[in-house]
Amino acid sequence: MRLFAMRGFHETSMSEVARSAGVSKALIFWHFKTKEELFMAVLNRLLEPYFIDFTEEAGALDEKSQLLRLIELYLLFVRDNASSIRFFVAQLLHDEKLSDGLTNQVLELYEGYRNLLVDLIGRAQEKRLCKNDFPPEAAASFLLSMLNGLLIGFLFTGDKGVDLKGAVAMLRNWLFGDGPQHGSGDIPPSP
Amino acid sequence: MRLFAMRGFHETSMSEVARSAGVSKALIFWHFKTKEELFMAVLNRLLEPYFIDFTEEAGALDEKSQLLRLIELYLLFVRDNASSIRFFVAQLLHDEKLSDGLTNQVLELYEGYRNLLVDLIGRAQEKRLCKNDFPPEAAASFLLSMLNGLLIGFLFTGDKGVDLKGAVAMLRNWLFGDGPQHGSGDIPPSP
DNA sequence: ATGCCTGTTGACCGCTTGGTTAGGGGGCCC
DNA sequence: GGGCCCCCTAACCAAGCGGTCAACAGGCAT
Repeated sequence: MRLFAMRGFHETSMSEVARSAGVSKALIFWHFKTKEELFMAVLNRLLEPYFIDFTEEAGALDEKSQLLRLIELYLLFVRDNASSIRFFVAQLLHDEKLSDGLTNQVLELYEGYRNLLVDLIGRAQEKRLCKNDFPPEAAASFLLSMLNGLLIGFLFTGDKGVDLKGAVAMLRNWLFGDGPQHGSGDIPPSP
Repeated sequence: MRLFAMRGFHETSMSEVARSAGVSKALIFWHFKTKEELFMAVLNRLLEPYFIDFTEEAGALDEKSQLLRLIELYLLFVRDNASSIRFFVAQLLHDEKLSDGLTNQVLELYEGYRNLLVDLIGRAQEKRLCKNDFPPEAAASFLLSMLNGLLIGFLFTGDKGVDLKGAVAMLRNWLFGDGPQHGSGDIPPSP
């Protein structure tokens, strides 16, 4: 996992993997038929932390708080998993063929998150918790594009180059018409 | 250029390049000392169309129109150069070492575009052409993040998966408070 | 004609690659 | 204790890699 994630598929040789794992190359080929098969296994293991369920902790919050929490979760996850995300994005963009299984899983994650947003925004609009002048699907897509844009910022310039608090504030303003926020709402520092 | 852009640095062999170019491998090594040197040359050539100057055509437009035009140019460029952008993004994310020269050029482009935005938004705010409740730097970053998010959408789902008109409409609403637009303003189809 | 410089080539080199193979050690069942 | 199956290894393989080299063709100045 370490080698593949650091250097990618083609730049990582099986001899390196074997040496780094302290076993013989032949052993790896006993457990995995081909290099590709090992790589797929690595992809799946690396993808595991991406499957978290939001519903358990959404509990008693109102829609506005849930939306804000969802945004916060996204950004926290991006910040704390930047290197793995970087690897996955590069992999998806570069090696279409080698990662078609991955593509589906990522798309699934993406759609799940998007549906959560559409649903929440729709319910929030019904309760007049947020501005009502756009269809929930469009608003969710817009919000998600914004989050992806911040992700790109993270990947290219690191957490210093992105004004998280500013961006979140502007998102709040756009979604709820909130003015400058007071207290809480901050993104906690890395663990 | 074709091979490197399609398959990347490590997956493209010099023998392939030679065969595909109809010359001998030795000739390539006479013109370029190493594979890396050839690759750098390719990167620079591929990057050329990215340097366009906006000032010449900005001419007589007011700030609001210039902003909209700048957004349109960005999105048109992304749509029409998706495959090359895909290559560059993958390259930058994946091969930090091999593309440090590239990183600087891209950062330069990015900063240039960003400064244009900051400047235009600032001037538009002075003239009360757009909503005034955020500092120009923050607004420009927000806008740029949004555009990068749309870029990601393009790269992953193609132009079908992105609601360009919807996104532009929401950007207009956010920047200028515009309601639904009428006529023009559309993104023209690919050439 | 001679010599030189720029391009161009096929053959070649050492090395690494993904993958194979023959075989060995040890636990476990009969 | 004998066979069997699961792990595991050193040695090996053909193929392909980035890169080199000696040779050579042709234009051009002397």
